[in-house]
Amino acid sequence: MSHQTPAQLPRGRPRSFDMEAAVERAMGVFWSRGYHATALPDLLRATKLSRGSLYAAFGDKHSLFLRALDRYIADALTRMDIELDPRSEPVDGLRAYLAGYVDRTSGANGRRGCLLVAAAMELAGQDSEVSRRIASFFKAMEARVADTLSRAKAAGKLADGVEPSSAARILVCFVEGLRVVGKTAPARITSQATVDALLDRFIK
Amino acid sequence: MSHQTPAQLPRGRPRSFDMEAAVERAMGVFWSRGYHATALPDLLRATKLSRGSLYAAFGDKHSLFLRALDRYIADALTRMDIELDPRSEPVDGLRAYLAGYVDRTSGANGRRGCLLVAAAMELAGQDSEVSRRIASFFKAMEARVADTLSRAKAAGKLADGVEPSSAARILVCFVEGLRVVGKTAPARITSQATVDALLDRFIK
DNA sequence: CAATATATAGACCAACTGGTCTATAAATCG
DNA sequence: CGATTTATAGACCAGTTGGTCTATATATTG
Repeated sequence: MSHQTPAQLPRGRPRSFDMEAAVERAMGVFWSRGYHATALPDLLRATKLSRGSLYAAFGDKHSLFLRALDRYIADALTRMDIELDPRSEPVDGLRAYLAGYVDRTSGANGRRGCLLVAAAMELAGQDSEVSRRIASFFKAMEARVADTLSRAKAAGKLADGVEPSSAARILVCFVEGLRVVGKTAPARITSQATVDALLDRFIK
Repeated sequence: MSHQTPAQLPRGRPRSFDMEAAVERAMGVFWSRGYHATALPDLLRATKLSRGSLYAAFGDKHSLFLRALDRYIADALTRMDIELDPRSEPVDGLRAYLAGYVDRTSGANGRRGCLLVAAAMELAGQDSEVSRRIASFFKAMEARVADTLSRAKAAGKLADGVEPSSAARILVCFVEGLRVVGKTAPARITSQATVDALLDRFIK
């Protein structure tokens, strides 16, 4: 097209704060406290924005939450694309993927929980915007895992009778369940052993 | 001891409502809406109690929530004790147990979610009373599943190399993950197929 | 410079929060 | 009966909620 940049620069004082950094800070608050338990002053403190700036930039609490959730999801998918990179060994990828969950569900990380799972439980029932995003994330995660399992199967690394698509659904449920259990029982050794035992059932 | 019943009957007007029924109704509200999103008027409407009666009987919102959570947990354990009854076939028991989760994570049931998982994600990080109850529930569930798996193993019904205790942890994570995914993707056929595929890896 | 746009702090708002209290009716007892 | 206890409806409370608005400073443009 003819003009990628706006035809003329905006007139007045330019925005002087980093919107993405603000979303990231807000994400951190929602992540630690949940949606309803997060009050405006918490967000103002974390983002270091005034009420006016926050509302001008993001609209309202709910919109800001959606941006935080989108950011959280994008980060998760980016991470998976690295762990499950098609150019490396699929079984190594799966191990890395599961090791990440062991890490995120152990100790303090485990107690902090998962913004996405918390949003699913707290909001998905009543909030279709949230619901859509979560459903699409699970689909995307499942697709990546299924693809990796297919590559493992082609390489003869899967146990007999393992079907990539249903195994992928099993793994997705398992890791999300790890996040739930990790909220109150975040013992690293146990999680790691459980993950190893699970993988043992699927990998030759 | 000498006196199981109070030495003398109370003097005045007796309590005229059923406290357990009130707890159950309150449980229903917390279950559908979560803790923070449940307001006092919601609880008054559901229990059909006046503010005064509710506070006299239960203390405050948080105490009532704990009673509702206790009730929810007791129901779940009772159900498991039936499904995994030691007098019946362990493999049948496991199938019944998992079938129950398929049911509870499908369609409208799935969208409603799980009071316990919601409480874990919303409150466990900040509320030690809630946290204790949830941790102890997961332990109790895992013990029952592990016991059933041990019986299955003794009967030669487990696949080679399956160890009951780690397999029980896998199953617990899996079913809790089903509850999370079921919030937004509550397709019965899929859940059932996933459960079947999982059991296939563990049962001979 | 004037015009424009954005930043800030904080006053302000109606609505709602969980929780207490009062007044009064009803149900049980000796 | 009178004493006691619990029920109810609803007034009342201080604190918080998400959200708007005003006043003012500041940074950019032509």
